Amino acid sequence: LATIGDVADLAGVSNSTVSRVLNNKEYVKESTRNKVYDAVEKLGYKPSRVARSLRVNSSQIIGLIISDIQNPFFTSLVRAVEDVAYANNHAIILSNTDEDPQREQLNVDLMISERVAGVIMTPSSEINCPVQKLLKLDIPVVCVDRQVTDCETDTVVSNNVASSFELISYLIELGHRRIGAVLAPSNITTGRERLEGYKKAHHESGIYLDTNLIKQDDPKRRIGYDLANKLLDLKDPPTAIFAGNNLLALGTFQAINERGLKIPEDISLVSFDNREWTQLVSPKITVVSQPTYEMGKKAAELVLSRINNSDSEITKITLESKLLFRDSVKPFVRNKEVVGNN
Amino acid sequence: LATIGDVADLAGVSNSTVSRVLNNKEYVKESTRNKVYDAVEKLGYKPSRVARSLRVNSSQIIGLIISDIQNPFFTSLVRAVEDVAYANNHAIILSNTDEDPQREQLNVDLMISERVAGVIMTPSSEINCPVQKLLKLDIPVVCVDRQVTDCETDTVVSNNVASSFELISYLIELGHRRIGAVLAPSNITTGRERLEGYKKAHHESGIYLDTNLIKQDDPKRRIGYDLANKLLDLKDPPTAIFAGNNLLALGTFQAINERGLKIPEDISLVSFDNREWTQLVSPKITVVSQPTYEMGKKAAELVLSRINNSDSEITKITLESKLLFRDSVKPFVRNKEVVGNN
DNA sequence: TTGAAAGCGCTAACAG
DNA sequence: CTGTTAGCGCTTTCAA
Repeated sequence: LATIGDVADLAGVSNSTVSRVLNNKEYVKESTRNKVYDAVEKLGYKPSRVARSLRVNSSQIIGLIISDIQNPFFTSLVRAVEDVAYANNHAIILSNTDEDPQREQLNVDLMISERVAGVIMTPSSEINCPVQKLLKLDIPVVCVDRQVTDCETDTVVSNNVASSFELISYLIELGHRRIGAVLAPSNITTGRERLEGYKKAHHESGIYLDTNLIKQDDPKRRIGYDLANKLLDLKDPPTAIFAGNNLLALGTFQAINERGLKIPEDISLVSFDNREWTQLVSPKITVVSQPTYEMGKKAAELVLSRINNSDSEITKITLESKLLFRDSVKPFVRNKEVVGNN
Repeated sequence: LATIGDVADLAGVSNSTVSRVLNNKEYVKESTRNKVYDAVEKLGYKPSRVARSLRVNSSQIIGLIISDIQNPFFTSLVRAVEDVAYANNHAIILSNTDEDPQREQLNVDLMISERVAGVIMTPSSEINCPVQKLLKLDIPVVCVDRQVTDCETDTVVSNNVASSFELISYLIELGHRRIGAVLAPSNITTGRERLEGYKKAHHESGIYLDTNLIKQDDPKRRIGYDLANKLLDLKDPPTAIFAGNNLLALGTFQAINERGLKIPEDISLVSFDNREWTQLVSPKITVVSQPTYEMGKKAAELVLSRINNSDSEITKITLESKLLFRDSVKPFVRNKEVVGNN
């Protein structure tokens, strides 16, 4: 594996000159420049990024810490980060936490050890998260999808409260009064905020909020299945269920189907995340479509700009989601009479 | 950010001693060891992997080059690689090629520049792929899902020919005689091998093989849609379609649905890859389920073992897939009479 | 059992 | 416009 010295020797110049032409620094005579390029070509020289990183005390790697790459929500986010990272000559180190704070901690330590230029992460909790540690070491961090409340950092989220509010208000307008909620826990931004929208919609419509209808736990498929079953087992079960993310929706969908309940005749279903399957099943599911690729893109741009200018102002970006009205909701009929105006 | 020297100073020992205890090398007095640990703790010292990498001339990073993380097939493969990498104290750099040889080349160069310890990749072509370059530089490579034919390297694949053969034979047994194929091109292992199984099934059943029924192009959803439409536009259209991977299946499924054709009454559908949606739609799709997680796991184990022992024998692992018989296939009725014995 | 010193490949003053 | 030199943080002989 050729080194910069090999190139220098072959080109008959010094290491610094090679370095200069390869980094487009200062003035180098045209002919010298060409000699260097020739040598680089001839040797198939690839600069060692690790040597460079050591010298300049920062790599060209962005750390990306997410909950689980197998969660489709993160998939396009990851792709977006990778796209802009590569366009800017950076690589990404990917790691999963499975919502486990300890694993998150280890991953953060890993990123520090690798001296990454910056980190993009979906914190597993709003407080006590290792974001602070990174910040203290002057490693730029941007939180995506979720925020942390106990320190200031760049953040990219979607407007969870508003979308959730809109979605639930829509159900209420259609006459639903008992709306079950299957959500992530409130120590995760998305769980807390989507619950907030849910509550707000009830409040503004003057509707009694039965807390038995609110179920929260880890946003995983199996959990969604269990929580939905609890809802369905209620003496006075909900006429509609709101699933807080795509995994929870999957579990909920399964629970409903296994009981032979028909959507939307027997029960309505709405959820967050416009995943493939939601438009492939019948009926198609009404969902909040989050701009996941866009979120990843913004996050990557943010972290890159902070890498280049560490003292710019803290930026919080909130992206708009879209409601996709499909076929999994039907007005709730009470006393053989349609209630609502939609 | 503390360095090894800071730790040494605080512990009152030399750099080398710190290095020794942190790497569990040779004998270090118990008391010294503890002093070092204390200092590490107190300073929150995280060894610089980049300095270490430079010194030992190899990082603890595994490069993972795939076609597209948004293709669900790769998602669990990536997760598996990450799981075993992390369990072995390695990180992964992820990059996508979109089946673009040029982007693949750039990604390989990147991995070289990062001096990764090894690379796991799904080559975009069976020949002329940059695997050789890596091998020449003594960087271990394992090919996964697809192989390269012009150089020797560790490989993990599933038994594509056999699975495809089995699947098509099943259709033939049920009376299907005109089976459309929507596949990846033959310069990709999976395209070539699945076509081979398709042909073999026809051959062994003595069935005429109409090449108009075979469509091959990039394994992308949009392409699957287009190819399926071409099949459906035929004067004598197929009674069943075989989609070569999950993306092609999605496009095919869409094309069929858009024409108002019913599966399996009007046309049968089978595909590779047991994706979520294939069991959520109705009818559920009959598929070949590949052990994707297992493939990633094996690949990661292979690359790690080669990193540790570069002169072990070349290993080719073929994993078994499973046929999942579901509801998207129905015997083909000819002249109002059921043909076949199933 | 420990320390001193060299050096991995690169960049960045500084000098010329 | 180009070369010399020092040093980033670590590991590894070699000596003690």
